[in-house]
Order: sequence, then structure tokens, then C-alpha cells
Amino acid sequence: MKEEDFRVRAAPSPTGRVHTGNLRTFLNNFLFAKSTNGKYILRIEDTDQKRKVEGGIEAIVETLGLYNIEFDESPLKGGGYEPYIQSQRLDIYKKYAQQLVEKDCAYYCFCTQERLQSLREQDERSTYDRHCRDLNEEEVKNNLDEKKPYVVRMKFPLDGVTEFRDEIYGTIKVKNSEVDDQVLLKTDEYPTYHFAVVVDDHLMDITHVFRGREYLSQTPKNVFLYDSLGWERPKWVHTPHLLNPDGVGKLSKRKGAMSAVSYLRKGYLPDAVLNYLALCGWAPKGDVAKQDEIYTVQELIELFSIDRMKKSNARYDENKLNHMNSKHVRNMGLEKLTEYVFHWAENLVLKNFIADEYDESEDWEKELKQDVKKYLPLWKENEEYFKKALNLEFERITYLAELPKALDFFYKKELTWSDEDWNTKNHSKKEIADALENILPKLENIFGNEEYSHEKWEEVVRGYADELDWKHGDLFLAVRSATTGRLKSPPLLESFEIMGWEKVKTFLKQAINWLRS
RNA sequence: GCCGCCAUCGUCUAGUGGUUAGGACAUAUGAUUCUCAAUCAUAAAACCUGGGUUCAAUUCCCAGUGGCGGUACCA
Repeated sequence: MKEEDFRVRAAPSPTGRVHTGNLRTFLNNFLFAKSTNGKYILRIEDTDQKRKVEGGIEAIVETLGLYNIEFDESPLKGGGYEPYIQSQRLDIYKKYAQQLVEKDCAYYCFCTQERLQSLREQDERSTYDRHCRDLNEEEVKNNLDEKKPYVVRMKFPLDGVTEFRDEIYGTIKVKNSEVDDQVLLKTDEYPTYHFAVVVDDHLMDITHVFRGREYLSQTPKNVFLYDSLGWERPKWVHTPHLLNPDGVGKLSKRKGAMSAVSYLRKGYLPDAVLNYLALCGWAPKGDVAKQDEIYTVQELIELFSIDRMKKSNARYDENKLNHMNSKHVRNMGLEKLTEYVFHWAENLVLKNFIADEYDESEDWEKELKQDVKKYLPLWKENEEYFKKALNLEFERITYLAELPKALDFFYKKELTWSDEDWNTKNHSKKEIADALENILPKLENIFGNEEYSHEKWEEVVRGYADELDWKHGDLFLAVRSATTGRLKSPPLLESFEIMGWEKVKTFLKQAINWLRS
């Protein structure tokens, strides 16, 4: 088979949610499809009516779109294998279920839920006792005529071994006695996952089935169905899990997973998130790997191959994600970054997504929204000014959500302080106020006349510190708190250049008043 | 319990039948510096245990231990 004939699919439930873990599965499929020039299909698996959610499809497509992950075929755009929603394919499953019954590979089961329940109560570890496996034709016919509710179960071989190949794990063997007579068609005539996935993957010509490793030991059920129906097996690619940072359990929201939209809102770049996720459980070959591990999506596509995927689970590590994001932010260049920040503020932070209806937004998101609403008009008012300010801050942040606070002193008309914003270890508030009052005219002298230079500025501060017999650092820190409202900031001279002397002077005066009150 | 899978620094990983076991994150120290960050340099840090096979095993085999997953009319 030629690579361009490869077809992979993502098969989510329509919960509308895309979180860290399944974003990684979407990504694996995507990288494989792109790297082989194959097709990427979205199919919705909504066979559990109890958990059905309306409208989640748009949310998923929208979210992935934000990461530039597009589908070649989907329920929304079609593609020649319709329908792409399992609940609209019920008659298809029914047809093949009947075929399996005719081939004696499946059977009608009339056991009630209550009976199954009591079986389980007797022995928690028991599987279905195959009570209906050998009903004779007449019994089945009678039951059907009486309109007894039924399910269709697969007639899985009682002994022997099922063997199949996984592209990552190699040959897997499972004793058939370990496998239950899995329900294929439920009472409500919906298929179960194991049945629908086989029928659809076959009918949609899926060549590579990427899915979580939790399905590995259940794959014999699929193998049985492919073989019974006389269909060619696809290549299975079971991928290891992303674990919580503490290594306990699959990554969960409570322990650090975020929704795919939230990452972008927080100001992680799509490429950075994908860069990080791709490197969990996969690594390029040693001789083509980059030492710093920073890759664009394009590079990942070029390097991707299944045989480089790991077998073991990986833990989620926010530190590394943060590091990668700050690298990607710095690599972007000021021009592109400025553009992206505006895009981020307008189209990611302030905009409401369909996905938001399915995921409760967190406190920081609400706060961020308010901050951005407040500052964005100011940022846009003077793009050159913004760019200069951003230039001083962008390598001090790890994600864009830090920007409103990081840049605030460039935009505020008044600063406010609290006691923690001052270094009072060596000097009292009164001493600091006096010092500021005295240094103000000295600064006015250089900045007011546009005669400043790095040397002069340093000379003024250091000179006056000597005069006061202060440590130089203490005086710089005092000026810093007064003019930026905090103890940590970009270099002062560069900041003043952007803010302009009038603003700096105003803040200095405000600070003196605050210190004295 | 039973079944399946996995096992290199704290974390993500590279790599090998003979290597000073490499990189990245995090950590520590130093340089730089008006603070923070960035940058640079340095340090500490790993082949799960026990048996085989072999001249030689972290690497191959087996067992144990540990971890993850499955054992649904959920996916």
C-alpha cells in the first residue's frame, strides 16, 4: 500500500472536551497522517446514549483548528464515507450483527440486566456465564416473537489463543478463555464500542488505528470480528498513557491537565504545546534529534515515525512545558510575537468558544479576561509603544497571560503599592521617601533635558547612594519600586526611555506621597 | 484475584554485548548584573532486584518486584 493511501481517524465521544491527554492522541494521528501524506478523518463515537452530549462535534473541530489540526473528512465537511457519526449508522451495525449471527459468530442473548447483576454479586470476578450461547433455534425464535429484549453477543472461541501484531508493542498473545462474550448490539440497538469501531474502521478504509493502550488487551475482540467478517485487519498502534505528575493514574484535570483551549488562553503557543506533547512517548532518532528539543510542528511532521514511539508511560511535567513555551516565545521574534499577542488577546482570551460551554472556565481565565479587556485597547492605541514595552518583557515571561501584569506600569496612570513592594530591610519608608525626593531633581536634570545616557544615569544614582552612604542596590531598588510599583522589573533606564520622563516623574511623586502617608 | 503490557538521573528521553552511559527540564553553585529574567560556565544526579547465556551484560533470556491498563448493554 502506498503511503498516500493511509487513512487514520480520531474517534472521540462528543463530549465537546479536548484535554491534555486526548490532545496528544489527536496529535499522534495528525503527525502520522501528515508525515505520510495520508488522510485524517474525524468520526464521532456517540453510542452511549446515557452520556450523549449535544453539539460537541463543533467544539472539537474548533478546538483542534486552534492548534492548526484540520481533518480531511469529518461530520461537518463530509468526505465520501458518510455518515461520520455512529448514531446515524445504526442500520449498518444491525446488518453486520445479523451477518455474524448467521455465521454462528454471534448470538442473541436474552439475559436481563438483573440476572447479570446477580451473577456479578455472586462472584465479583466472574464474566458472563454464556447462558444464552447455545439456545436452540426454536428458543431464540420464541423469545424474539415474544418481543423479549435482547442483545447480540459475540461467540468468542472458548479455547485457543488470539495473536495479533501491534506496531508499537509487537506480537501480543491473549488466551481466548480470558475473553468475554462481548455484547455487540445493546438492547437499545446501539452498538458497543468494540463492534462499531471494527465496522466503521473497515467501511471507512482506515489503515492505522491509533488508540490508547487501554485497548491493547481487548484487541482480540476486534481481531475476532475482523476475521469472522472476512475483513483485513488494520495496523494497530496502541499508545502509552500520559500519567499524572506523581505517576499515579492517567493525567486528570485535578492534577494538572488543562483543556486544550485553556492552554492557548493562558498564552501557551500551539507549537509549544504540541512540541511538548509529541516528546512524551516519542523521540526522534539520536542522530537527527536537536539538542535543545525545540521543534516546530513542521519539523515534527518531517521527523515523525511510529517506530520511534516508546512503550512506557510518561508523566506530565509542567516545568518542561513551561520551558518549551518560553523558548518558542523567544524564538518567535518581536514582530511576529506582537502580532500573535494581539491575536491571542482578541481571538483567544476575549472570544468565547463553543468548547467553553462544555468546560467550566477557571478563576484565572475570568481574571485574565478582565485584565485583557482593560489593557487591550491601550495596547492597540499605540502599537510602537506596545512593541517597545513587549520587547523588555517577553523574555521574562513563560506564557502570555503574564503580560497584562508584566506591562502594567507602562500603561497605568497611577501606581499603587503595598508594604511588600518596598525593600525596607536597610532603610525605613521615611528614609526612602527622603531619598526619592532628593534624587528627583537630579533625574529631572538628565531626563528632563533629554541628555541622558547610560553613564549619566548610573552616575546620578550611584553618586547619590554614595552621598547617602547607601548600598547602590538599595537606591536602585527604591527607584524601581517607585517607578514600576514592584521589586522586580526590566532594567530601569530602558523602561524610562519608553515610559517617558513625565510619567516617571509622576510615579515618583506618587510614591513619595504614599510612603509618607 | 486473573490477564496483558512496561521498567536508563527526581522528570522526559538518547544509546550500547566492551562507552568517562549522552541530551533536555527541574535542582545547586559561580560568572554577568541596578532587581528579576535571559545568557554562559560548573556541579550533583540513572541503567529495579536476583539468576542464567557470554571472555564480557545496562544491553540477550528467565524469574521476582514495582508501575500502568483490562477484566461493563463506557468508550
